[in-house]
Amino acid sequence: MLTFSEENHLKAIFHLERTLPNGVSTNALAKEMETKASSITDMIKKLSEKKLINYKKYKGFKLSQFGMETAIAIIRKHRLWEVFLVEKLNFSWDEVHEVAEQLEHIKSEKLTNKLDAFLSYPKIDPHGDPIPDEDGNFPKIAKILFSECQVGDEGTFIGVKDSSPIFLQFLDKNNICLNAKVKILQKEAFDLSLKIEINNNTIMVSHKTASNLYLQS
Amino acid sequence: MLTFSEENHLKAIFHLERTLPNGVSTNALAKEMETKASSITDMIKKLSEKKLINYKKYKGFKLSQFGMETAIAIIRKHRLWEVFLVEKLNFSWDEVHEVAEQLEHIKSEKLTNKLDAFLSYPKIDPHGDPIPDEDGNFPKIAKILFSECQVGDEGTFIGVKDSSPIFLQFLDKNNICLNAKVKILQKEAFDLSLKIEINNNTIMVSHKTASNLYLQS
DNA sequence: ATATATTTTTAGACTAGGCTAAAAATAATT
DNA sequence: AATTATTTTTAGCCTAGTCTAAAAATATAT
Ligand SMILES: [Mn+2]
Ligand SMILES: [Mn+2]
Ligand SMILES: [Mn+2]
Ligand SMILES: [Mn+2]
Repeated sequence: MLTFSEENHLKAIFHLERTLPNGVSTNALAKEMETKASSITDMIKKLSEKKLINYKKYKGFKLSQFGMETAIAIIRKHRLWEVFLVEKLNFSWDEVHEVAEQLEHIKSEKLTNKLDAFLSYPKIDPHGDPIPDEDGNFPKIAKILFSECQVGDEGTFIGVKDSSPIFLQFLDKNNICLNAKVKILQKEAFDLSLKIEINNNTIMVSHKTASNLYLQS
Repeated sequence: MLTFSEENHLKAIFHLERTLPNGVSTNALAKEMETKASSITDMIKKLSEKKLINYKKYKGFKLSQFGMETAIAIIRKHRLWEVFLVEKLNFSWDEVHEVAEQLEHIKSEKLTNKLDAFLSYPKIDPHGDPIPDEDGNFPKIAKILFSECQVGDEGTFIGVKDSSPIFLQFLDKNNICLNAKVKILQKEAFDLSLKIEINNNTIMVSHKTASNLYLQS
């Protein structure tokens, strides 16, 4: 049985591996977990002992198959609970992450799968992230950041990179909502800000904002 | 912010105070928590430090007003989640307690109150126990154990004292279900077993069983 | 190739929450 | 009232998970 801390570390390694496919470093994980490198070394030893990661001293680490399955199961729970909170309890998309951080650690496969059924097997969570099924499978959704788009690109706003309440509330305030139709009209060379058309409104978004919004073309 | 362990101790003290209204002893709580008296002394000091209980060395302890409110809030969450699991996710009444033991520690007042609303403000949980409202109020339901009844007594089976899976499954097997109409037909002097009529069936129940079933007359 | 900088690990400390064994306080019996 | 039994607390040890500071390994730059 894994502790909350072990589960949180696994999840963080999973997310880091997407940008660091050749292995995660102690410092990278320390930064992600907002903790110290020495604490990571200790935890990494525990996870390695439990066969959740492959680790060679000084050489970084990677999730094992077992660790990968475990991490995906936690992410599945996190995202299902987020859907529950939004769809059934009328939470807004900026309120759910914090609560889901707690709910993702509830240990009951039966609960997870019954919740999945109760929600009619949702495929994406309130932030556009894919929800793994019971077997851990989920599609890799093709998407690029607004900030990487070319002028003229069109598509649908289908997800956020940052899902902090402050960013999500900012999007709400600017009527930038999931599944909106988007067209990149102009890119300012000076500050990389974008002029976009979104749901027939024309607005400016900063580079920082653009680099946290995903477009599916 | 309380730890799981602190919350579990508070809950146990709350339940013990039902039968020990003049204060709970270290040993009584150790037995209830299936731990050692020395561990209880340590925990009691922490809870006292946090003003959750009133404690004088060697003299036992009692929940403070604040401790009482905190314990009731946890019990409210436990019972609401049990209702959710049965009503919405089709768990059976013997499966919910273990999962609710985890869910009761989720910290979000908003979640608790939205869940309450989603469930249409249920008054009792799947085992017949009353659910405190947002302000911590709940009715004291008048009920007596079958084992304390007299021959001829009639009423409704409205709750269980023991809610362990093994006991609940035993009740299921014998078609003893909540809200059944009951009449005490006979009491055997030898072993205190009862002959009862329940939903128009006549069955025998042992003293042990009878002392875990509540009747409302 | 050597010196310097960076990263990673180790060593030792601290807190929370358990434990056992012994001491101290209280309760029960003679 | 004194002795014995029980209950409660203390003292000291353990593990998990964090920290700081120092040592060791690796990477970078002369
Ligand atoms: Mn989230
Ligand atoms: Mn999400
Ligand atoms: Mn229960
Ligand atoms: Mn219950």
